[in-house]
Amino acid sequence: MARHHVTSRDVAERAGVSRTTVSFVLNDVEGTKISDETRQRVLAAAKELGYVPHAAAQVLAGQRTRTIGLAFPRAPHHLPTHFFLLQVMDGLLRVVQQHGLRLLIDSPDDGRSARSYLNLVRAKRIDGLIMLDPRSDDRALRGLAEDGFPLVLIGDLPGGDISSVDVDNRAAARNAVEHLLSCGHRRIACITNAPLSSYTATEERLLGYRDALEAAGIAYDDALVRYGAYTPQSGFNCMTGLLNDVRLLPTAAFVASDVVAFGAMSAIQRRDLRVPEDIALVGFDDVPLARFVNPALTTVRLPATEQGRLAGKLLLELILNQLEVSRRILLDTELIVRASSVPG
Amino acid sequence: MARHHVTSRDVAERAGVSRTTVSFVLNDVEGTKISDETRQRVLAAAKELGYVPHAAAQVLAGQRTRTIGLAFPRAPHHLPTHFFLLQVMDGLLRVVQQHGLRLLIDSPDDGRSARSYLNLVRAKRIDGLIMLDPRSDDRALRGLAEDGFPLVLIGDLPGGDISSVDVDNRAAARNAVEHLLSCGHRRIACITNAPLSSYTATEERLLGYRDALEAAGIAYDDALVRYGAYTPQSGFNCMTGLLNDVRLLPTAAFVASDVVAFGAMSAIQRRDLRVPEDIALVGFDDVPLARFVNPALTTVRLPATEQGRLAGKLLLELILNQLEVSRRILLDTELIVRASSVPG
DNA sequence: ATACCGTACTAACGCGCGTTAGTCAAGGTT
DNA sequence: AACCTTGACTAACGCGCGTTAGTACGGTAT
Repeated sequence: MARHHVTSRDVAERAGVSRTTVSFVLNDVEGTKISDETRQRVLAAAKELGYVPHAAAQVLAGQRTRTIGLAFPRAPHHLPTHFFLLQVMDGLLRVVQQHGLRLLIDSPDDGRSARSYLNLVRAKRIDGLIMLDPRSDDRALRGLAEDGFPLVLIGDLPGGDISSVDVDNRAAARNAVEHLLSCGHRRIACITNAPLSSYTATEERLLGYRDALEAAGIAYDDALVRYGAYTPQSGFNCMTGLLNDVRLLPTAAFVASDVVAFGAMSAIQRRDLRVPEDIALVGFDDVPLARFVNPALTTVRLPATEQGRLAGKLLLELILNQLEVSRRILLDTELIVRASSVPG
Repeated sequence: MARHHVTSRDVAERAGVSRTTVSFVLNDVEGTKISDETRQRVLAAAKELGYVPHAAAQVLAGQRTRTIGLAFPRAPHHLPTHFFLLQVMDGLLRVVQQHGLRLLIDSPDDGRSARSYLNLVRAKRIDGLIMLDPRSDDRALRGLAEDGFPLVLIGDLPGGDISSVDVDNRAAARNAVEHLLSCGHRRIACITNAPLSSYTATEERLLGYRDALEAAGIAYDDALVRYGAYTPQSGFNCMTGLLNDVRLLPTAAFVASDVVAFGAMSAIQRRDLRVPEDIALVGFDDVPLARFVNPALTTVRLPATEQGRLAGKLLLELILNQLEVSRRILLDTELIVRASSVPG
């Protein structure tokens, strides 16, 4: 079977009409008069032949690609526990499928060449782009937006004027740390979700931590801050480092990522210390496993799926309505208190 | 900026040559004589204009799309904890990037219309397809393979003759249960990773469980088998069900998915029972968090990343070499014994 | 009988590219 | 002097589609 791709010409011949008519019928073109009988003939012929328009030809002939891109930086070892990506995809895929779109993934190494998404745009492969965790030093991204290319960020890029769906990381982190403070903790460590690179979220969460301390009149201590790197192992290592220095020994830790927090929790328990009695723990993200670990993890719930869904809808508006106004959506977070911060 | 897409004609004019020459130079076409001086002029012109070939036009004129598809069924609530997908993507993205390919995601609802991937193929949008967890009742998939369309499965489709990268689920499960038996357990429950649908892995793992029991001369008890559904919550519920019936009370459980096992573990601990002293637990997958939970989870390590990588390479061979022989790769699994099955 | 109009269709172009089948001049052979 | 080569290019076609600018024709209005 399937030797020769069935083209609209084949359909036309079979229906005894011109290719133009086939196109008019199949695309339901407004303002064209086609007799009902002819229309049925064309429809029947198309069905019988199993006609599927050649995507590339459709695109070339000056239509939309009906494809959107999802770009995310790929830091080493990040992907295998990238819950956030999964949840975003979950929300996004729903929108994409609903509108008959296709999703093209672009995930460059987190190196210099981190702009392969540009090629997608330049080669006209996608109608719009959703960018996860944009780098603040990404100039090309701002250029794209200025050129009016449909672009939605999940995360933030300060200073630009780009549509985005984000949360207030700083306030959320502050709130989480204030919870620990209200439990009476004074020596509170911080383990970040990632190295202080060019991603803003990490920095914002760290700032929120400092905000809370400052408001409580507690001096910021550099030695209590450790830099995780996406993985549980990194959290394990950071926490082990903290535990090794007895002078530091915190009574609580704010970990800016649940996945990293799982590692930290493990490190504590390996030392036969208890969570939360010896060290209380608060995470960030509320990944689906947070309530099932032992003890259940107190954390900041992020509306990840919703971010994906909204980013998709927003992008669609940008693509269709050509509305050049950029819209920034800020979603709410919620502190979910569980057993890792308050003793049962 | 960027008003008019820069075409090869623009490059040709700027370099003072024909479009054909531009194409020859940029594509390094064998067997064409282009003077080095001309070549440099073309290269310079292309660079200066920022020329990027129009993807759709290339596809239409040439043959390759330089895009491959990744399809996976999307069961409700599965995606947010779909570690396996992430790891497969991790491996696959590496290959894809290395070869300058693009990845198109297709994830239909797990309903009847689960064959939207067919449209990708028919519309000539992809050169090849990788299918995660194929449904055994998917006739179209076999049809594709028979037509010689490059197709690689991750998971298995019995009876067909399709290239695949898989593990021996049955043997792995049996091995896991034998480990519990060797620890002296006789009443061993089983919680599956998913409902007994049309996915073979679930069934295989259940068969492995039965194999082990049978070999040990233990009668199979239907009441000890519960059906999870991808999520930790489902594991929690299944285990709660087991614990509620005192007559059943197992001393160990084989859970055919780490994620589900996390939920089961949580259910046990909520009852103030201990793992492994009261109930020993073995999972399946060795997700990156398995060693960081409390207690660390004994589990079957799956080479998920490697499956993704190999599937990519295999697909590439099918696309390039046109080798019509289908290859089935079976990778090894490994039982990783941790604290959830053997008391520290 | 002529002009006019709406209905039902179609010829032909262009999207941007890869590629085949050339052209043309310069030098080499018999 | 007539006939190949060979090197360096180019004209032109076709990929499959959407779409613009028509054509043909039966039926009214003048």
